[in-house]
Amino acid sequence: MDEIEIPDSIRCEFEEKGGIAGIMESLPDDRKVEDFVSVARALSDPMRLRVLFALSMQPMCVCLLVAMTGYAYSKMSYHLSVLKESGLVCSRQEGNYLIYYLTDHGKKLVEWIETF
Amino acid sequence: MDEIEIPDSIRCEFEEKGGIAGIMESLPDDRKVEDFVSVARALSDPMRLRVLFALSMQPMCVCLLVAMTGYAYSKMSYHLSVLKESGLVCSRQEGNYLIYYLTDHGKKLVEWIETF
DNA sequence: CCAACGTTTCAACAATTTTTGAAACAATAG
DNA sequence: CTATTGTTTCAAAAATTGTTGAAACGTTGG
Repeated sequence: MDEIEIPDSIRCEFEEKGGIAGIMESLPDDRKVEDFVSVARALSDPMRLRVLFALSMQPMCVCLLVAMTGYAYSKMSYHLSVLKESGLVCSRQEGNYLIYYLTDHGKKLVEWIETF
Repeated sequence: MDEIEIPDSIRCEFEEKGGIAGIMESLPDDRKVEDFVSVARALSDPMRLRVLFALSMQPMCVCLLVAMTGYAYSKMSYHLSVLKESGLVCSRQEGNYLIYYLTDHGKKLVEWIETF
């Protein structure tokens, strides 16, 4: 197997690690990768990141987030759905209002980002 | 200012925090947001995440990453450039080979992801 | 019941990101 | 110098993501 030419400076270390197969086995499994990627995607937009931080200060209805950002409802709704699908936020209904707030996962993540 | 209707359950806490203006002031500044978003974008692809982890095990030439992933050179090169632009990896030339490895920032990030 | 309000959904469109394959480049070997 | 090898760059095409405005939905108040 593993019959590629690679420079000496990495060959030895590489073979000790079991070559391609060895390295690939030590990689995080697909589920972990997909979960993390979904979170990373959710965080990869400036406004979504700000919304996440705003919600870490307190739960908010959509109208508040709309007022804060100047976004249209439909736009905010889209971004909230991305955050929701990644498991970082969830919502509860209160009368006419939908109140968004961080999940435990979301809270942990914000703390974690703050130490970064 | 702040003349929007918001539900009672959040109004009080919201006003204590200084309303919209107060919340917005406590948000991370634009530079921090942009930096973090650039890293999040780099991590928001499964193969880039795997490459990052692979490089955390040892430096590798592009040909090794190509062999590991089955990607075309040009494709791998593109993804490496995304990782490079976000400051997570860098490269050194060794003869004909380009060896990619994690920056300090990249190493710190991988450790940080592992605790997640 | 009806009207108003806060919100989501949808489809068309725009913008951005990713993939592809060919061509270019830089370093080495002959 | 030429040929080869490892890699990047580029432009065109494909895929994905984000935006927009209108319509629909669910809840409340009259």
